[in-house]
Amino acid sequence: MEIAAESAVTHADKTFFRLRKDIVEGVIEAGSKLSETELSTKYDVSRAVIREAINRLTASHLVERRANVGARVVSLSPQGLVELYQVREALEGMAARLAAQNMNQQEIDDLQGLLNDHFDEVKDGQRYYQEAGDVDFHYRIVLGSKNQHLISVLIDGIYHLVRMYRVQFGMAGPRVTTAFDEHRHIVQAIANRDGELAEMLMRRHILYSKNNIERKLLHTSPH
Amino acid sequence: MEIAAESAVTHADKTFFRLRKDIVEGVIEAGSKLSETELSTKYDVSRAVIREAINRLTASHLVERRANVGARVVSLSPQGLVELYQVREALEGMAARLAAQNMNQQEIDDLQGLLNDHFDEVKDGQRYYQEAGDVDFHYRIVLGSKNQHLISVLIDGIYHLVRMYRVQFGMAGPRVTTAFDEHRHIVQAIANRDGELAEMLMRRHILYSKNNIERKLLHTSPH
DNA sequence: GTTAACTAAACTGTCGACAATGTAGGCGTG
DNA sequence: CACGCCTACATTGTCGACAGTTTAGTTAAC
Repeated sequence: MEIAAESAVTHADKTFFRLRKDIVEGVIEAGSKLSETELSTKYDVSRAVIREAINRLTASHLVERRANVGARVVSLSPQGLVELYQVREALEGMAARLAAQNMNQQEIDDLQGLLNDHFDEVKDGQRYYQEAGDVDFHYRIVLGSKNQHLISVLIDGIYHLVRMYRVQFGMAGPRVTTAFDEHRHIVQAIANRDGELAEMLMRRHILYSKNNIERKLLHTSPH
Repeated sequence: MEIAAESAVTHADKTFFRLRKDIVEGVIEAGSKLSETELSTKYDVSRAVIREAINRLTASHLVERRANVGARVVSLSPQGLVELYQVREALEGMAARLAAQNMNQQEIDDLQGLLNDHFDEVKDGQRYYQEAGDVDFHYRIVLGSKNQHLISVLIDGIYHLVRMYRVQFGMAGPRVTTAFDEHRHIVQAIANRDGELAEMLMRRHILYSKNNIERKLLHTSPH
């Protein structure tokens, strides 16, 4: 699932990844306080390591920190989700535009291949698609932009928050076949080297996805 | 110049701001190594404080770090500048769109007022405009988006890098009156609550600005 | 009973020392 | 002379202890 297996060489790295996982998956509750001493005993490392991990989480917008008070896991809210998707729309739209310029033929072919695999899955009625497949698709386009800023802001930052919303608000649902068609059109535009269209389609795709999630939010109790 | 004077309560805060200033303004050379021990004696704080400051700079993309090796100030390159402006275009375009939705009448009036002040300056032929005025204009629109992610990514991150490029490649130059007209049109679109147009105009504005800077880069030796 | 000042506990911020890792220079070998 | 190994040094990573700040609880005054 991870494109390039993130290699954790230092203790702070490992602790950062563990903490992030626990936060994204809700093992550590959204909005809860992160006590440095408590975590340091729990993960069996010194407070300095915990502090560094927390600082990195703060940079990813998964944690908020106040001087002399402490760090809390961010709280999730419909408002926050909307804002997140607005940023996603802007950045991934640009990523699609740049991908149409900068992906080489091999990468485009691979993307087509990925799509075909998805098609088989959708045909077989597998639910599996949504999570891993969707993530993979978006990753490739972002990486295809070849824009280092775009890549790091999305992959190191925003995507983890998106996944946190998905997991904790329990989105798995449908929109599978619809989303598949949207993906197909985006790849088509990229293959045609039409950046303008690719951006437009990607923005629509994310907008629809947002609306879909929002709709669910109103039907399930946001808790 | 700073919208809200950033209040540094802790030593790490102050050191972070001092370091950031020195990096952006080139006092610490782009691409140079940041030695923890050296900085800790120079700024007269412990290494722990320096480490925290460096970590935050890493989050702002002003510094790059490799485990067990150390941190370096980022290197500036035409390529990097282009990528930066692509991200800016996407994010500030979205900011303008949202500002048209979310700014209240008072904020729009103030923005108009700011523009009038600029007009007087431009009329008097002041060069002053470009730096402070331009920054102020863009800040207000970003803040007007009321989108917390957008605000922090741009203001805490990207803008400092932009300024670093401006300072170190020595951009001061013209484009004053032209840019002024572009600003005027953007405000007009926001006042009309036309988010679509505001986004388009902002994107053009930034694109022109990028082209202008790129043109200069080819004429001055980038060193 | 309510408010305010004080006190103590718990937590974060900072420090100096030690451990682990990377780096450069010298040495020997082919 | 070139290459690789080994040693000594410099730098980053990690730790435990202390200092400073916030917070909650208690007491006293009105």
